[in-house]
Amino acid sequence: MEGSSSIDQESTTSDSLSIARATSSSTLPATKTKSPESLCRMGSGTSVIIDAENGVEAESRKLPSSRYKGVVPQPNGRWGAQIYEKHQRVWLGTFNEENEAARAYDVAAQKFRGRDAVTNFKPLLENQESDDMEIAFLNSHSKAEIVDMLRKHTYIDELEQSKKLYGFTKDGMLKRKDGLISMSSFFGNNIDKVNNKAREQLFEKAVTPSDVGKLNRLVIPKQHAEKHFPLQNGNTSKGVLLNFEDLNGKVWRFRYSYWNSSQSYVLTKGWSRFVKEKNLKAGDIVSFQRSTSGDKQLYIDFKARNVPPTSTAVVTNQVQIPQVQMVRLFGVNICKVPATVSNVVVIDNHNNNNNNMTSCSGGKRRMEMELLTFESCRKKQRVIIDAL
DNA sequence: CTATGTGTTGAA
DNA sequence: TCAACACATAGG
Repeated sequence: MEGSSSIDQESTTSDSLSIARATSSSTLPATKTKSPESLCRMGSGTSVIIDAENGVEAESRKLPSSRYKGVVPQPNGRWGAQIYEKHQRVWLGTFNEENEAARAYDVAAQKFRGRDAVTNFKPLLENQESDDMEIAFLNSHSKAEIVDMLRKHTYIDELEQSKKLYGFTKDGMLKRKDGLISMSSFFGNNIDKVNNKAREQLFEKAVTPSDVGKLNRLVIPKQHAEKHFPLQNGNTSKGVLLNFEDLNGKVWRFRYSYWNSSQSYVLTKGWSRFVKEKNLKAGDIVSFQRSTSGDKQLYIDFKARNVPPTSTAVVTNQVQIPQVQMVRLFGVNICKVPATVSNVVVIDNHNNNNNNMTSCSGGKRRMEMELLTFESCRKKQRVIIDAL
């Protein structure tokens, strides 16, 4: 699906090639000029393809292993890219060409492990400008965003677009050429992204029971839909995919379309997942924002129905732990510890850790673990509220 | 139905 | 950390 053009580059950006050469994907066992690498890999595996000068190719329904790091074969002949971090695999997508997957890995490696990362191609050739641009680009996006771009095969495009739009200054800052906006510190993690990036509030909606029910869709009030998410005629029926980033840096992708039957605009595919993960309940408020800068990044967040009863002694019939009130205000978890330490307000900064893995479909475990404490805390709070 | 990418394992 | 492998399941 898709792909092609984009990542295929490795030539577009001036040099960069070097090692890349040779490649030409698949097959070339015979002429193994490259020597060392060819016979590597197959790790735990087994059989391997007994090279075989001639066509015999040793059968073995084993998939052909890749000579590239982070690249794994897919049953359909395509190639997957993955990188590991914190004992977890981060899937980088699937690609038609082995070297595309390898490039995707390289990009991720740069993002995840820094410039010294071992990569398939780029030894980070000092191509100055262009390379600096890419580094700046990587630094100005969260890991989740980069991963998402890789999976969608839009990394190259976005990088190129960024190069056009931004200038690069030696102090490691990305700066718009028009001088209007400047952000993203060099090694800036997404604190920048998450907290500092200028964004405008588009609208909010208190979700209805059906919005969080089994219909798996969110109705967007027509006025807001037409104002902020206009659909081109051709797309009304089929809809479009919109990416929204939450305050954890996680990117949520929803199908957005217009339903003639109900004459309403809706978010469909992907929405139920959001509801589930955020534990949205009827009455909760979802908020949509958009970056005011050039990228027009969309954001989504939510807040619980009504702010938990602050003053009124929260029912603690259950001898719970010290009653800690937790309010999640658009991504920032705020704990208010009643007595003891008087009014200490703790702001949860867990989302400043530059991580934010997990993209749409899976791998949520890790995120869940990280958020567990706070989420569970919040849920407990909600339970209490609902019990009232 | 197929392709994706997750669960899992053994090796390093 | 890593890739191999099996296969659940997302997605069309």
